[in-house]
Amino acid sequence: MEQSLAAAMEKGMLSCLSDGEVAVVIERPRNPDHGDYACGVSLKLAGKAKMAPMKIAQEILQHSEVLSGVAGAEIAPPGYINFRLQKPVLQKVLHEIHTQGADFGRGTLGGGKPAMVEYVSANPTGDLHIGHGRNAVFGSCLANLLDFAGYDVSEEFYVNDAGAQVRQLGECAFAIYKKLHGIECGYPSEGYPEESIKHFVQKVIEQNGDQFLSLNDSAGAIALADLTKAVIQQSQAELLEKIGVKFDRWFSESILHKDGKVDAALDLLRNSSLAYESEGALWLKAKELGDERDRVLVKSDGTKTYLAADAAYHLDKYERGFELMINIWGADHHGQVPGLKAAVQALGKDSSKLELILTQIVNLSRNGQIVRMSKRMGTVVLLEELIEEVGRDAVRYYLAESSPQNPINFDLEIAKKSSKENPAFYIQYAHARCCAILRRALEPSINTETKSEEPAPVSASEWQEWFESYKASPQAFVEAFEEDAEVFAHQKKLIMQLALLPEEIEEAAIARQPGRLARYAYEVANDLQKFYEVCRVITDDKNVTRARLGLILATRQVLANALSIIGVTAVERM
RNA sequence: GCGCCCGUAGCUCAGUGGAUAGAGCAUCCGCCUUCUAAGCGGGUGGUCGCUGGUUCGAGUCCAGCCGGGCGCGCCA
Repeated sequence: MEQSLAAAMEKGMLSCLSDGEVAVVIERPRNPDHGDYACGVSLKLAGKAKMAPMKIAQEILQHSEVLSGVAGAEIAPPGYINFRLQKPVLQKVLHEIHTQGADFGRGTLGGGKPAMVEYVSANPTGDLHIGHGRNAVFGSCLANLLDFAGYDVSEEFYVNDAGAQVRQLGECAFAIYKKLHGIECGYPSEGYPEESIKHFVQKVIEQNGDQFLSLNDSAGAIALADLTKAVIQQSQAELLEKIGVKFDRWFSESILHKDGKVDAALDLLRNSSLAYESEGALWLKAKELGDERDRVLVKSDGTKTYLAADAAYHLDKYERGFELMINIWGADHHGQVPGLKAAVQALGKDSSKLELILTQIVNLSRNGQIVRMSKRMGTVVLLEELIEEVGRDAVRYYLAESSPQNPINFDLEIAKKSSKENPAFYIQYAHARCCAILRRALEPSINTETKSEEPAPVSASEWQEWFESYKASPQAFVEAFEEDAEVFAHQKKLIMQLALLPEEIEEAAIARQPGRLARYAYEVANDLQKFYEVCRVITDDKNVTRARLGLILATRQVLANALSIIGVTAVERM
């Protein structure tokens, strides 16, 4: 609809002004007095054409053809062209939703291009906290969104399982291992807090017993490093699955080293004239490529930096053919962005295919007190605790809803509430309400006065026919529309909202903001509630009931599709 | 000091250079014999951090301030 309106406007514009430089935008006015769709292109043209916007609007309208489905177009100050739609357009929307079902909203923006979202990528040295949770939810929502928008999406977790961190993990783990077996020993002074990894070492003992006790410290640390790392990774994966986050691949940094891919990338850089030796180290000329200063790739002791491995990892991504790569990082890593971009460029790759999205902190409030998360302060809130306290759906909703560049204030008390105050609940309630109406239509009921069983308003065979009719033709919905102006206004608002899903998905995908779908779902839920208040679905008139049930089912479908992107369960009953 | 992010109602936040800046919560007033009142309607509440600039038009773009967060290693 919007596209055909835009085309008509453009044609009208070109025929009278011959100016194709201004993009025609069709908007949806908030105020119902301004019609169903509006076009403000005259305002944009006023400056160039040196004409009054009102006059331009008139010219455009005169030169554009009348579209089917449009009941009328009028000009309103300061120069908008407002359109009113005919009822059949609404019927068509419902028909379309029913024919496309779970695919309603899917778009072709991505054109099937391979895209990769890399996120979480937490070190295998401890439990995931709420910050990882934010990245996990955001990343998985973005992946779902890009998939809906037509990309061929892969999701990857980069495991930093090489180098100093894992060595240190091994040292700490072996010390705890000995302690748990009653052997007195020292603990690495700069190590991870004992409490943060003790439960993992216990698991290692459950699986392997005391067989490593005879090893010396360095051999023990090596043995424990691998085992503990595996246990931690396993626990991270299980926890992430609890909130619906599943990766196509856990990409191991150590395998990158083992396969010689880091050395290969370093060789490329060495030969690229964008790297140089100085003070016994190998440097990347990052400053020439937009960074604040140059960066070390190989330290003077011969070991490779994190950046060297990351460069190799990203080279590998490019070689796998991804045309869009999005990394989700915590904002505390933003200083590394220019370095990685520089490395990618130095490797001869198009760095515009690599996007970095930085997520801000999550603040938790509990009993009115803001709990700041900080490893040093020892007030880290674990993702597991959060999921346990408020539930998977609330966690997903609250971490999905916000834009990444804004900090999140996660109120535990609100997230647990069963009321409109809690949007996660409210949306699910709307979906459940749709399901409830359908159940009511198909199930026999008990009359409270006579205690006798009354037959279901709609029989199973009838329902089968109706369900087919929704997909067969827009005609099935003709009777949905009440003559009553107030009821019709609510129906229309709801249907116009449902029709927005495809556009909402495309815009959210372009902006890389899956959170918009959360807000959109809330709007749909709100419009459903308002419609529900003024209009009965199940009536004595079969044709009316059939048409309105179709509207309810379409609403349920749209809610379910939007919820599937943000990964919140579409519950049938509450 | 330099770099990045943020500043919109009492609170939590939306807001693609365009119509009277919007929601929810809180607060106040209404609405249950009918499919879920776990809900719906209405009222109160704004110098869009400040000052300039660009523009026919700025919450939105630019510059400078103020306030908050984060980062500035041959750590990862």
